[in-house]
Amino acid sequence: MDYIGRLTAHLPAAVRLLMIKADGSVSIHADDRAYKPLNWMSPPCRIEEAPGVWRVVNRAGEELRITLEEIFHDSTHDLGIDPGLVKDGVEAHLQELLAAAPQTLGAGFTLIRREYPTAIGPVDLLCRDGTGRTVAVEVKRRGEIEGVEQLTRYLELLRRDPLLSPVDGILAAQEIKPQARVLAQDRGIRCVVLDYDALRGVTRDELTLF
Amino acid sequence: MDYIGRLTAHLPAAVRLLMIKADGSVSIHADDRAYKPLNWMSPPCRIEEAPGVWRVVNRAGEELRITLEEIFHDSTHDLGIDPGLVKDGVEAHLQELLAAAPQTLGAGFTLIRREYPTAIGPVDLLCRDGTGRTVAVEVKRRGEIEGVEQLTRYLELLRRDPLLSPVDGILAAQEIKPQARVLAQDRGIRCVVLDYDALRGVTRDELTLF
DNA sequence: CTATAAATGTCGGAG
DNA sequence: CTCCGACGTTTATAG
Repeated sequence: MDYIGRLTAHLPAAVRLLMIKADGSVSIHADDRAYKPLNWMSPPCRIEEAPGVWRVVNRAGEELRITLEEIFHDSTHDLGIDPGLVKDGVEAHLQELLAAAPQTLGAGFTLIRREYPTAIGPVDLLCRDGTGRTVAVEVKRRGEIEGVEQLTRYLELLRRDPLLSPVDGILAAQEIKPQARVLAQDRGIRCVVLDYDALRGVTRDELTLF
Repeated sequence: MDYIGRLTAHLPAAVRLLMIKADGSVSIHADDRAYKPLNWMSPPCRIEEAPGVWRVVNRAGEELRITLEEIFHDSTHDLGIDPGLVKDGVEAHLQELLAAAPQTLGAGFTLIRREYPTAIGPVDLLCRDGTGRTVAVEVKRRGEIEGVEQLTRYLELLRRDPLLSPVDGILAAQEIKPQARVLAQDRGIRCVVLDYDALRGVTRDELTLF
């Protein structure tokens, strides 16, 4: 196998699994590396078949060349359209739930807006606390150093706006890593640990009230 | 299929491809999404097989539960140990090329050293510009905000060294994202877009001269 | 289509 | 083992 594209890669001959999907993608698997193939071509792409040689190319001109020495097994199956995956507990859900129940962050908290825009990207939640101070909230599934850095950048920008300044910061996550907590404390950023199930319950109760 | 772990996910019944590798990993593929499975469990993990139900668990307590309704095809093959992949042309290459042709960054630029060590890690390139000022260069294939942050940390440290200070910063990448450019400008960091092929050409010419 | 941030990211290397 | 950065990141989403 040879790949010539964003990098060049070569794979010596060996017994491997080739998977060709209905979306046109091709992947070449060894018996390890979990689900990641040794090499692949993502759709949209096109397979040119010649005897013993496959050439897989995409629009960007990247190319996968596969030489078939021996076929031990070949099997084709119609899988149909997949009903799809339902995920729960990702960051977007947390943000929604928190936007619906900002008082989780502190007494008297109200939402100014979700995805408050700045020059370097949107702040997850912009709130006002019980005393009227502006609070920028970064929501994460897992609070790590990168989340603190992100919030720090937003705060720096937001604080330049005299209509918002002063601005406090909150990192809200289901789990906050010790290092992130230390860095946050050092920068005067408050950490709030979220309980997803409780939050979902609170929000449901809120909605049920009306 | 049900996954309970870092998130929860549910997959209704459908025809799918299950791949079980020698490393113990399990992946469940639909007929699209290139090489990424709908769900998976990475090694190390353990499969508990009961009639029609597989339970795949890992050490962290994450769990994949698979219900088998009907088996259309089942096939096992010994792939042996893979000779492995040879890659060429990734980011390390860019750094090499730039180290060989520092004038790409500006007239009169010379290299002090590659991988210049600091307390928080090595700076990709440390140079001197035409006027003798020190310049720290962060090399990336794609220049994003994280690259600007990384360089900012290095600059802060380097500027404390009276032998080096003052120190300028350059983010050099084949492609620089708009947001990264905004943040870099805000911090007085210069952005340089690299042309890989041209750089390779320049370096080849340089080498040919001697 | 581009730009951007999330991801069960994965993967490899250094400490 | 954890931390950290690269990845042909891939993927989904908003503009």
